[in-house]
Amino acid sequence: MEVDYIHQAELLKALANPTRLQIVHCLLSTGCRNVGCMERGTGMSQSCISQHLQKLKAAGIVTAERSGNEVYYRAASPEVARLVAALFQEEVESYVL
Amino acid sequence: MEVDYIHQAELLKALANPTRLQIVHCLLSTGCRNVGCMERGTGMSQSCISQHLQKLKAAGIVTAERSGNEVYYRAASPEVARLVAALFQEEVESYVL
DNA sequence: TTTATATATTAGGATATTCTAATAATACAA
DNA sequence: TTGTATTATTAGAATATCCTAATATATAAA
Repeated sequence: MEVDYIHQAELLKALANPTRLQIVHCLLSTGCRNVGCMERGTGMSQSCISQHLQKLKAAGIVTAERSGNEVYYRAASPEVARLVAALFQEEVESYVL
Repeated sequence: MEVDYIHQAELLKALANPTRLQIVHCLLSTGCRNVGCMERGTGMSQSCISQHLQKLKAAGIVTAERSGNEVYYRAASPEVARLVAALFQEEVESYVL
């Protein structure tokens, strides 16, 4: 029954921002994977998106993989997908992992 | 496909604090319903718990019902329960709604 | 009414978050 | 090398969050 509320709250906090939430949701629900795509989707600056992605990565929500001079991001785990699916009341099966 | 990221991020933000998360989890997983019980469970001050409860109420996460000079809090919806269950990887069926 | 118990509100300092602007780093192409 | 595209980092101002301390409110009991 021991639950780490501090750790789980940090996970939520990393998701608890409209831009970061949109980034992760797009990652899961569409093929949007690199910074440029996210810039266009959110209307935020490159620097801003990059900083948000570093936070998501630090929180273990996304992983990064460089390919040429682009970097491709993905959701880090099915647990993240299930959490996001519960939030938006969607089916995990509809997500691209 | 239109998603309100601002609204959903606010919901997450309201949950994204160790004390508030513990309050909501205890609400769902045990019979802990009033401020005094939460004070003992979290070790936080009465004022602090009360302020957190007002935030949770404002975010639509809990509801309050006065009975005598105590106030009983409950999770506001099954959606909240499903979100918390996904976070802790528990079964919603094990929760007390 | 007075007192006690339970909960809510307010004020304010310490700390954290979020954005923009500027700059750096990385990879590829000419 | 030089230039171009993509992504990362840093600095800093504006704003938000979180706690404590003090005070207020609500109900019940004496």
